[in-house]
Amino acid sequence: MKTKTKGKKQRLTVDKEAFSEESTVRKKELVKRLRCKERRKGGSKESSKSTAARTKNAWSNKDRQLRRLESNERERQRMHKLNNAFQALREVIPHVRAENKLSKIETLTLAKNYIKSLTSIILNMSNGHFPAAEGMGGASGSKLQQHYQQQHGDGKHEEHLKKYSTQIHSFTQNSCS
DNA sequence: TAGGCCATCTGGTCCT
DNA sequence: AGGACCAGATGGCCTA
Repeated sequence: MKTKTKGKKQRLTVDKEAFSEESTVRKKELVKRLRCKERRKGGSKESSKSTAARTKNAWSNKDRQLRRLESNERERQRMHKLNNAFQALREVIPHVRAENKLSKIETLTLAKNYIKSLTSIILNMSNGHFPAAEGMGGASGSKLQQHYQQQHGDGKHEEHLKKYSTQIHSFTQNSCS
């Protein structure tokens, strides 16, 4: 695991500040990027435009650029939300210190195994019997067990626990190096 | 320097 | 129609 102490990236992008700034600066920047993009494409795939794309062609350049900037901003916000969700997930996975930030793939993998191990612990402790759930019709416990068995079959509880603790161990080891 | 991870842009498609 | 979602491309930063 790598320790990530990234500073602010110097990106050639339209960030929030730039977006809120005077439109001339924004437009210049956008035009520059669009030209750059055109060069990259080199007129590769000019065919198969959707109806939506054709409609958009009818728009003025100015409108198109504006719409592009707006959807870029929305996409940025969406990705920020996604990243916040990842961060929230990192924070509920135990034994991982904040300064050793898990990558996204590590976060997902660890979370998956954490859930599996918690499920197995619950089933181990209760033997599939959930007194608390019975007041509510008793469905929750049996559903949990049913789902767990469908996913993993029987007798894998300890395997999951072992897998999870091994993974935790390896992440913390790597991040300490 | 290569490779991993990430943010951002972009255009296509899906959904409301 | 317009926003959300997705995946590919690109380029920056960091570590081994």
